[in-house]
Order: sequence, then C-alpha cells, then structure tokens
Amino acid sequence: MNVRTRFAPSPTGDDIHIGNLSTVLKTWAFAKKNNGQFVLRIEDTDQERLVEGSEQKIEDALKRFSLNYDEGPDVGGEFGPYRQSERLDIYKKYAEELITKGVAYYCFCSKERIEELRKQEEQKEVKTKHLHFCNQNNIEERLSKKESYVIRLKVPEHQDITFDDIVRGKITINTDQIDDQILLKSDGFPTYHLAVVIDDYLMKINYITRADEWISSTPKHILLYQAFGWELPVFCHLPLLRNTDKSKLSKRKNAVWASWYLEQGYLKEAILNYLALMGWTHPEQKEIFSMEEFIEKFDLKDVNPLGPIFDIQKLEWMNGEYIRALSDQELTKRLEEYLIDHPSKDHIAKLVPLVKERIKKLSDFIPLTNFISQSPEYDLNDFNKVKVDDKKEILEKISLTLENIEKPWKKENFENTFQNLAKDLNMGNREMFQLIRLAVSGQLVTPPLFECIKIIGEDEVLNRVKEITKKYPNIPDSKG
RNA sequence: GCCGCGUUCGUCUAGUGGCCUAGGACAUCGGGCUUUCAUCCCGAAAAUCACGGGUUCGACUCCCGUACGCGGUACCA
Repeated sequence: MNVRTRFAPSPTGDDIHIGNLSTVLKTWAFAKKNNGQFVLRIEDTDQERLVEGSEQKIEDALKRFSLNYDEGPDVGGEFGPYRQSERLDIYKKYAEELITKGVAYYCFCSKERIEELRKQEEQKEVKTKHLHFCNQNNIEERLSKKESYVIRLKVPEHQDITFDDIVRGKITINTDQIDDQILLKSDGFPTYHLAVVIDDYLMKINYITRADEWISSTPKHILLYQAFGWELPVFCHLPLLRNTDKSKLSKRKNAVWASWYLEQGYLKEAILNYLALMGWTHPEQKEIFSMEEFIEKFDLKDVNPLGPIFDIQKLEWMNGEYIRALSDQELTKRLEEYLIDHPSKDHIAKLVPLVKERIKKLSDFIPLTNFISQSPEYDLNDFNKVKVDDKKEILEKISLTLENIEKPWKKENFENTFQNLAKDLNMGNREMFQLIRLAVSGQLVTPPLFECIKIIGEDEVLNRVKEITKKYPNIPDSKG
C-alpha cells in the first residue's frame, strides 16, 4: 500500500507550535520511510481565529526544518486545492449527500434555543438523543427563504465504536458520549470533523497521525467514514508534549513557537533530533542520530503513549553536541548567518576554533567574544576574586613587561615571560594569567588567552592594559 | 460530572513472565586533564517499577480495582 500522511494545521497561531513540530516530524518520517507522500493541507475553516500570515509562517518553518512536503498549497499535486477555504462546495455537496442518506439533518435552532434545550435536559437529568433534531417541517420552504441553518450528524444511540490505534491499541468509545455534531456551520464552512474526513478520503490519506487530544473525536470521524461507505484509514494518536507541571505544552509556561528555538541559536538538526526522542527511542538507544537514520529506524508503532515533558536542558546539551560535530567552516557559516550585524562578525572565522567547545547555542558566541571588538567593562569584584596582593603593582609590572616583549608576540615567548614574572613576584601562574585575562577582557572566563590577544592585536591589548592599570582600583564594583 | 488515555531515577527513557539485587542519556555531585572556562575521561548519588488485590513455580512485564495526572465533552481546531 502506498503510504500517504499529512500535516493539517490551522493557521491560527504565530508559527508552528513545537508540539506540532514533533508530530509533523514523525508524520513526515513515516511517509519517507515507506516511500510514500507527505501532504500539507491548510485547515482554515475557522474564520474568526484566522491569523494573518500564519499560513506563510507554517510553510516557512517546514522549509527551515527541511520537512519538505510532496503536495501542498504551493506545491503540485492532483488532489488540490490544499486549502480548505477553497473547497467549500465539496463539503457542502457531501454534507447534503448525508442528509439524503438520512444520517444528517438540517437544524434551524439558534444558539440560544440550543442553550435552552440543554438546560431543560439537565433539569430532567435525562439524556435525550438528537437534542437538536427538531422543526423538521417545511425544510424546503425554510431553505428557500435562506434561513440560517447548520447541518448536523445524526449520531446513533448506545453504540460502541472501537478502533485500533497504532500507538495505544484498541480504544472503545460509546456514541452516547457524542452529541449530534455540527458538520456544516451556518457560515457555509465545514467543521473540522467533516472537512478532515472528506479531505483525507479524497486525498487518499491512509495514515492519520495527530496529537492525542483528538482521540475522543475519532468516533465522530469513523461514523462519517461509515456513512459514506469509505474504507477506514489507520489512526495514530501521538503523545502531547507537556509543560513541567504536566499540563499540555502552552505558551504561558513555555516557549512554544518553533522559530523561537531557532532564534535562540538552537540548530535545526538538534531540535529535530531532540523532538524525535520525545516518545520514541532509537533501537540501539542512540541519542544522537541523523534524520536519515531516523527515517530508517522510525516506526509509528514504536512510539510511547506517555506525554513527555519538554526538557530544554537536554536540548541544550544536544545542541552543544551538534555544534561540536560541525566543521569549523560550517560553524562559521552558521554563525555568520545567525549573527547579522554583530560587531565581532569579521572575527568569526578566527574565533570559531576557540569557542566551538565553549558554546551550546549560537547565541552563546556573543557574551563569550564581545570583548574582542569592544572595550571591556571592568568590575572590581572580579579582580578581587584573584587571590593575590598588590594588584596595582602587579598590573604595572605586566604593563611594563608587555611593552618590552618583542613584537609580534609569540605564544611560547609570551607565556615564558609571564611565567618568569610570576616567579619573580612570588605568585602563581594561575593568578598571573587571570590578571592578564581580566585586564584584557574584563572577564574571568574567556576562550584561550593568547589566541584572543592575537586577534585583538598587540597595540590594542597594550592600550587596554595600560588603561586599566592607571584606573585600578577606581572601577565600579558591580556590573549593571 | 461523564468518557478516554496514561503512571519505571528530578527529566527523556530501556524493559513484551525468569538475563532486573531494574540498564542508558540529560541534569546534579565528586575526581582527573587544563594558566580561566569549556571540551574530554573516570566515579557517585538518584526509581521499594503509583497503590491494593489477583493469575503464575515465578510479574516492572498479564488481569481487576483504587488513587493521581492529562485530554475530550464548542457553529475551535
């Protein structure tokens, strides 16, 4: 069987939700694994929640993560259009067909009337099926008068609907849990339930992958497939990502937009790799693997049904692993793309070998290397952390020594000279070099000292050391 | 409320009846390397497998119940 999967987002957010990305990744990988197709369909049926530009952002995000789709709004395919707002007549036709078949009906009740009925029902404490199934007289006349109506599915009573979910196995839900669903809204748009079934059928989607919040809706879809006499697809409900408090991952408690992670300097490969591990384990328990390998090893049936908590610490570790695995050239390229307009931009190539093992995200490059191209800000507290007396005097000696070293400075000579100075001053090498580091960078932690000094340049380094020697100890004792 | 799904170290997880006195990874802590930090290497601590009953010679693994968590219950998806 030719496997066809789809990602069917609603363009109602600022971007792709990271939880969605996790679902898309698995949906995409499953199609690729089976040499099938992965389809992007835009479910823009809620006119009120529509967000301008959202669709474009979703497509951009898929592109940025290299999750390419075979068919979609702007990519060819024989089953289009792939935007539901452009298929309204199709849904209407099928909804009317259901009426003809007697499994759906027109409902002219207003929202207020429905509320009323619902209250009455609660008071009676008796569940009457087909609550909305009323006023079925003079349908033709009311339709021609263009009265407002919806089309509802006539959900049968007391019927167990069972389906076999790839991840969870058999799930049974009784139809008494389901109201007569609206299929076609009064604005002429379909609801999700109608549109998703019709489109999945017409687009020959045979593996329905989606987040597990859809489990309780699945019987509604099955009812529709049965009413039309269509073959059922395979259902696969993937676990929902959670906040630390276990609630479903939400923007109030977490960064949820996929682009945010990219903006923070996480690599797309690392994000995808981490997401792959949410609910799935590599058969050899490998943590780091390529997308190619993921496609090869992944199977929907191996997904764990438990909703995992999104742990940014592990993502960060993994991102560091990916950064270190990059060639210097490639890392340079990534940093240049990432750090547009950054003052140290010209030095990136030279700095890469020095910072590669020190950064976990691309953004970490900035605080680590700012001092290269910008005058340092000094903090007396930092100087106080160097355990040695008479710092002013030592700084003066350092300054003098620096002036007398033969230019261009050579690493071995530079280090020998200051090791000797440390000996003369009866202090440790550690303290000596920390003091130089502070004088040059204003920081206790930097990439390798001498290499940084070479990038900054002898003259500038000398200037900085002289300056701070003059000022010391009259510098602020705490950074803003 | 009703319905559904879930429950192994703080977190992601391995585990499909004996190999489990429960393994790995992140995080944490200690040590080594290092003129700083990091990388790297070594080590430690960390789960009475939610709880209670069964089934079985034997259960983390199968069954039932309870608790807890999450999700659904819209003219939202």
